[in-house]
Amino acid sequence: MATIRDVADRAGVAPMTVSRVLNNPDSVSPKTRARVESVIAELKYVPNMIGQTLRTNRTMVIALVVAEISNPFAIQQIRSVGDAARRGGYTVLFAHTEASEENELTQLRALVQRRVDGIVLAPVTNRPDSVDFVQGQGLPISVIGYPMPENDVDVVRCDTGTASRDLTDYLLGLGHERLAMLSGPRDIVTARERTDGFVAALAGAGISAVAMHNAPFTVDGGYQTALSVLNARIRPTALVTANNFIAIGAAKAARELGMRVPEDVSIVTFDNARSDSVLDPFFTGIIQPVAEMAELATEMLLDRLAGDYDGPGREIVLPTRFEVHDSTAPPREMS
Amino acid sequence: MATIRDVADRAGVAPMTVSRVLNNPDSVSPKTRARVESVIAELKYVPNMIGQTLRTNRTMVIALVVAEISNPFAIQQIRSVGDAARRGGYTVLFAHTEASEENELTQLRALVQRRVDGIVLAPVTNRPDSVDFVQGQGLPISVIGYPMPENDVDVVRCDTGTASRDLTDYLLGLGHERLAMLSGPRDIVTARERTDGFVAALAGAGISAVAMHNAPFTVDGGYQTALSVLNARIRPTALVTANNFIAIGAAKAARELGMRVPEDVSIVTFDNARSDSVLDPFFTGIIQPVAEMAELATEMLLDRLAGDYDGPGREIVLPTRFEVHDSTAPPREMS
DNA sequence: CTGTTAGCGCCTTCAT
DNA sequence: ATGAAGGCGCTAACAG
Repeated sequence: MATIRDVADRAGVAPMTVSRVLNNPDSVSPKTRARVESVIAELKYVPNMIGQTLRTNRTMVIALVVAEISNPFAIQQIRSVGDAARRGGYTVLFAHTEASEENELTQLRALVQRRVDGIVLAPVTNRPDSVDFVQGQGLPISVIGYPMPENDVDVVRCDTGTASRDLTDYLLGLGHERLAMLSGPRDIVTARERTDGFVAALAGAGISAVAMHNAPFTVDGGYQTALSVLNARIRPTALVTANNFIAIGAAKAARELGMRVPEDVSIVTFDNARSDSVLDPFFTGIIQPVAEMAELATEMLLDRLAGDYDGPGREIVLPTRFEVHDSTAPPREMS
Repeated sequence: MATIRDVADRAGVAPMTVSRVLNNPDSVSPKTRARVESVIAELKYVPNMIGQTLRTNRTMVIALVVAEISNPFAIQQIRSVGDAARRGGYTVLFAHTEASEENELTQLRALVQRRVDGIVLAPVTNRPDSVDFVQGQGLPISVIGYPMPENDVDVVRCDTGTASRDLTDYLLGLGHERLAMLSGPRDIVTARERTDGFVAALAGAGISAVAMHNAPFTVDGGYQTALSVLNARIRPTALVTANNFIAIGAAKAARELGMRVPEDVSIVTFDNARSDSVLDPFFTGIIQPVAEMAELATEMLLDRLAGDYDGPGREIVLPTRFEVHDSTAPPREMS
C-alpha cells in the first residue's frame, strides 16, 4: 500500500508537496500538482488517516453508543447522527451495548482507545459513571433520552412522564375505569417515569389500577404479563404499555385469549414504530421525535468540537406527539 | 490526556516499561508493575491505539458496509458481524450506503483511509467495482448476499431463485391459477432471481402470470403496485412479493380494497421479518439465514486476516427455509 | 512555490 | 528486568 513518500519519490518532489496537493491544492503550482496527481492515481494512493490523526490529534470520528439495536429507535438514531456528523465532516463509529452497563463502559473504553473525538450516548440507565468516564478523558459527550441529574452534560430528551399522564387521561376520557399498566424494568428511568404518569392520572380521577407490572422491554415480556393480567378475575378494559415491544406482546396475548383490539381491550403505547413495520393494529400512543433528538444531540456535540461552545451542560426537552390509531375505543360495558 | 511518556515519567521508568506492563505484564518485575499500574490509574491513562496502529500497521477494526439500514436484515447483520469480530479481537466500524453505488464507493474510500483491516460488504448491486477497489488496496473483503461472478472474492449467499420457484410451486399446489409477481428493481440481482424462479415455476405448470411488476423494495412501492394489480380486470388470487416491505404494502392495499388475507388473496414473500415486528398477517415465505450468512462472511474475513487462508475466493451457498404462516390459503373459487 | 526538520504515541530491536 | 534509539505516515512551522 503506497505511502506519501512513495508518491513523493516517484513524482520527484518532497512528501510535503504531496501533502499540500491533498490538503491545500491551491498552494501548489498547477504543473507540479498535475504530476503529483497522476502519480497518486497511478499508485492508487489513498492517504493514511492514521498518520494524519497522530499528527493532528483529531480522528474526525464520533461514536454513537446505543443500548439496544433491535429497538426501532436505534435505526433512526444511526441515520440521524450519521447525517448530522457527515455535515460536520465527521464519520460515525457505531457501538451497541446490549443493554448492559458493564458492556457500556467496556465499549466506551474501546472508543477512547481509538481516540474518537466525541461521543453521542443513548445510555442503558441514567447512572453517572459512563458520562463521568468519558468526560474524565476530556472528551465531549451528548446524551439522548434520559435526564442525567448527576452529570453536567448536554442532554436531549422528552418528558414521557407527562406524556404518560396524558395518554392515560385519554383512556379515562373514553370511559375506561379498569386500567392496567405494563411497564418496563424498574431500574430504567423512563419505565418509572411512565409508571408515575399513569399513577398520577389515575389518582387525578380517583381510581386505582387493576394491575401494575414490570416486564422486560420485549415482545415476550409483554406477552407473558398481558396473559396473566387479562386472565385475572378483574379484567382491565385498557392496557397502558411502556413501549412498543410490550404492546405487540400484549396484542398477541389478547388475540390468543379471543379478545379483539380495541373492541374488547384497548392498548396504548410509547415509542410506536413507524406504520411500516406493524400492520395491525397500529397502536394509539406517544411518538417521540427520535430523529430530531439524535440530530440535536449530535449538533451540540459538534458545537463543542468546533469550539463554538464550552459552557455547562445544556438540556433540551422536546415535546412528544400523541397519535390516535386503531388500538383504542370506549370500553364495551360502560359502568 | 495522558500519554505513555507521562506515565513513564511519573513512575520513574522508561516508556518501554509502561508498554510492557500493558502488553506483556509478566516481563516486568511485580514491584515496578505495581507502581506503573497505580500511576496509570492515577492519571486515568488509556493507551492510544493510533500510536499502536501506526507502529503495527493493524487497526484491529473491520468495517461492515450495508446497503440499507432500514432493512430488518441489517440489524441481524450488525449483530452477527459484531459478535464474530469481537471473538477475533476486532471492532466493527459500521457504514451504510443508502442503496447508492456512488455512496458505496465513497464509503469504502473513507474506510480505506482509516485503514480498516478488512471489509464485510452487503452490496447494493453485484457490479464488480466496489470489490475491485477494495482488493486493489490489498484489503481482504467478504460479500454477503449476492453472487459476484466478475470478482474473485469470498461470498456467502442463498439461492433465492430456486427458493422462489419452490414458493411459487407451493401456491400452485394450493390450487392457485391466477398469480402475480411483485418484484423489486430490475437492476437488483436478487429481484431478477426471484422473478426468474417465479416464471420457471409457472412455465412448469403451463400457466402464464396475470401480472408482473417491478416496484421499489418499499412498503409504498408494494402498496401502489398491489392496488393496481388487485384492481385489474383479471384479479390474481395469489401474490408473490420479492421482499417483506412489498408484502406489507400489498397486504395494506388488499385490506383497503376490502379483501381479506388469505381468504380473498394469498401473499407470499421473502426476507420475512421476525414475528416481532409484523403482527398480522404473519407471512408465509422464504427465510434466509441472515445471521449465519453474516457470521460466516466475517469468519472468512478473519481467516484471511489471521493468514489462515489466502487462496482464491470461496462461495458458500446456504439453504433457505420455507415457512407456512397465515397469509396463504387455497383460492376461493376453484376453477 | 517548494523543501527540511521535527515530532505526534507507540512498539520493535538491540543493548545493558 | 529495564532502557535507548529509531521509525511507522503524516503535517506544522519554518526556511529558502
